[in-house]
Amino acid sequence: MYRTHTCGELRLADAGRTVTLAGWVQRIRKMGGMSFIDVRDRYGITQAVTDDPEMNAEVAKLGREFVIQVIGTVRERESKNPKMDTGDIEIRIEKLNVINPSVTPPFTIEDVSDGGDDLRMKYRYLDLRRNPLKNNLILRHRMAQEVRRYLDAHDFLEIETPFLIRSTPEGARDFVVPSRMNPGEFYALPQSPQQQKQLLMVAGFDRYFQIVKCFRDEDLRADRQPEFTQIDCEMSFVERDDVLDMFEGLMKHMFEVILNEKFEEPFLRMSWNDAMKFYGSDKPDMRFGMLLRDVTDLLKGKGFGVFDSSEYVGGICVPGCAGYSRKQLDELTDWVKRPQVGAKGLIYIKVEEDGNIKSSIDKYFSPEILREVAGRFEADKGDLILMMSGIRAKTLVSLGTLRIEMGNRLNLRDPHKYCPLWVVDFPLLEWDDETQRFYATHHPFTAPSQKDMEKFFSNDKEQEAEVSSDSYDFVLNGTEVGGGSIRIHDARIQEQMFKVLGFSREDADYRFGFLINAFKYGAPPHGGIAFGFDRFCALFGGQDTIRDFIAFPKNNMGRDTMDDAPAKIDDVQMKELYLKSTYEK
RNA sequence: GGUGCGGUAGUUCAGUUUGGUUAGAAUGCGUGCCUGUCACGCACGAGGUCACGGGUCCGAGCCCCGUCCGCACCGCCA
Repeated sequence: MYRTHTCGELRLADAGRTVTLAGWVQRIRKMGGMSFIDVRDRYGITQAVTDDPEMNAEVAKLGREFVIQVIGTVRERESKNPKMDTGDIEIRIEKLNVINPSVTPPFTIEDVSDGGDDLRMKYRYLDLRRNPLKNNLILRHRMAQEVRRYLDAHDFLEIETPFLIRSTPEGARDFVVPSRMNPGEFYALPQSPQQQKQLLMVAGFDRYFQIVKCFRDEDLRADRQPEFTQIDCEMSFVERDDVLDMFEGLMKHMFEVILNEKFEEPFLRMSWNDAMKFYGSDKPDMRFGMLLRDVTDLLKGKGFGVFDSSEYVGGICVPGCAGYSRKQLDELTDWVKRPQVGAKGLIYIKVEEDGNIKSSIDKYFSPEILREVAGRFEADKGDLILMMSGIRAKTLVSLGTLRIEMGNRLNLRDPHKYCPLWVVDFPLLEWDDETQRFYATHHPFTAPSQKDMEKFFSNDKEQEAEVSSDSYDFVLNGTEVGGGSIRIHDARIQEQMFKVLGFSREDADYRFGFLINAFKYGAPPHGGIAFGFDRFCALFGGQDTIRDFIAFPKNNMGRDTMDDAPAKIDDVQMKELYLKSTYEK
């Protein structure tokens, strides 16, 4: 038997027992006549001690991360360590076995490691020995279990769908798998099991879910991996609010069980239009105010050329920042002018502590007008109003980005405060100038809003652009955690959808024929949602990056630095797959 | 595809502004001392292709050009 106990469980009550522990050497402290070993496993750290000269010599041979076995007696410590769960006791070593030695690890295996991201990624199996990462994966496990418990209790069936499917070119790039038995043909890995789960609804499975890997061949970010995990769900015989209510329940369950946070009130529901108008984002961070205000009517047409030529003038009111120096404002102006934000410039109005108003545009506007603008922002003394102007849609987004930045600078984005939100009524369609056609904002099976059906069937581009959809996103602290929609189950609406998107019947059949065909056999009304499980875990763990909630993530370039995938395959494999050669970049 | 920041002991970084003798610190590692440590302490020691290639210069870790790699972001992500 390798061990009788784990390194996290022995307490004062166990004193006197003879035990066997097994684990990794966290640290050795040699004090001349006596030695201490901190033995670590998944469950904790227990101190082993000896003052025997022979045993001291044995201990001296150990190194960090050796796997050892300690047989000895539990005893009360002479000097206790209240910081450790096992800090009241220690093991007096009677026998010490080296199960497996270790080379010196390239970084310290401690809560705050000295290793950089790159190095820790390369030695991920060592990094995972550290508490922060270990605890993240434990959190992830608990969350997955709770999701299953809740959905199972609500009659959802977990059904697996295939990973090798047909490529559907709308949307993200597919990862592609060549078929050996079908020369020149390829599978795609699912970007999500969208069609399959809708087919499960046709099959009558009513309530389906799956915690499932999805694959998208797009550039990575701190919160985007090429393979990621979704909580994928679909329900039949539901309208939008049925879906929202069900999954609001799931979210509340998760908050309560995992974070001990109770939400008595229903989650806020906000239209996409309002989200853009007041937050400059389709995923507003509701942890702080600083709402966008439209002041076009007050400032346009008053003789200031920049505003007169703008579709929109608006801004945010930053509390307590009227004291910003010229240098700070210049720096902020440079910041918003970066291509990532894309603003032309930044105009400020300071409402100073004495009530005076100072502005970069006070040459052009009377104090009365500026005071009226400040009133629109409900600015208090000491506040700083930051404004931009330009094309409405673009300026709103730039202001939204600025709002988040100011929220960061003022520490208004506490990672342990949670403000959930449903954003609803997204536009059904997005016009793409380059290809001169509409794309589905969500996907081509999303149902148009009932109220916009007339516009949807108008065959008029301007009216079509205004159609909203029966879709929804679950937003938590400025992050899109989930999204879904009510699907089209009416063949007539689906046909119109393909028409609006510019697909011929042949196109549609080629891409989605199996789904269209299935819908002829009695498709129930249905809708669903999918949550980004990695992001969900990261948010519950109070962090921005999903990488530390995935056991073996990829780096910025989609590379696994541990096994160095992707890699070339040999000519035999290439030939079997009927692949000729790679294109050199 | 683009923008920004970075690459110097095993590791994390300083040194680059103003080019100049032998490139530093901390930590880790090794050796010795130390009987109550738990961020142990003290002493000594080893440890460097300054990412790579080219250029400027009497002289380059430092300046210039290119490449590679990492991170964050924009585009992209139905």
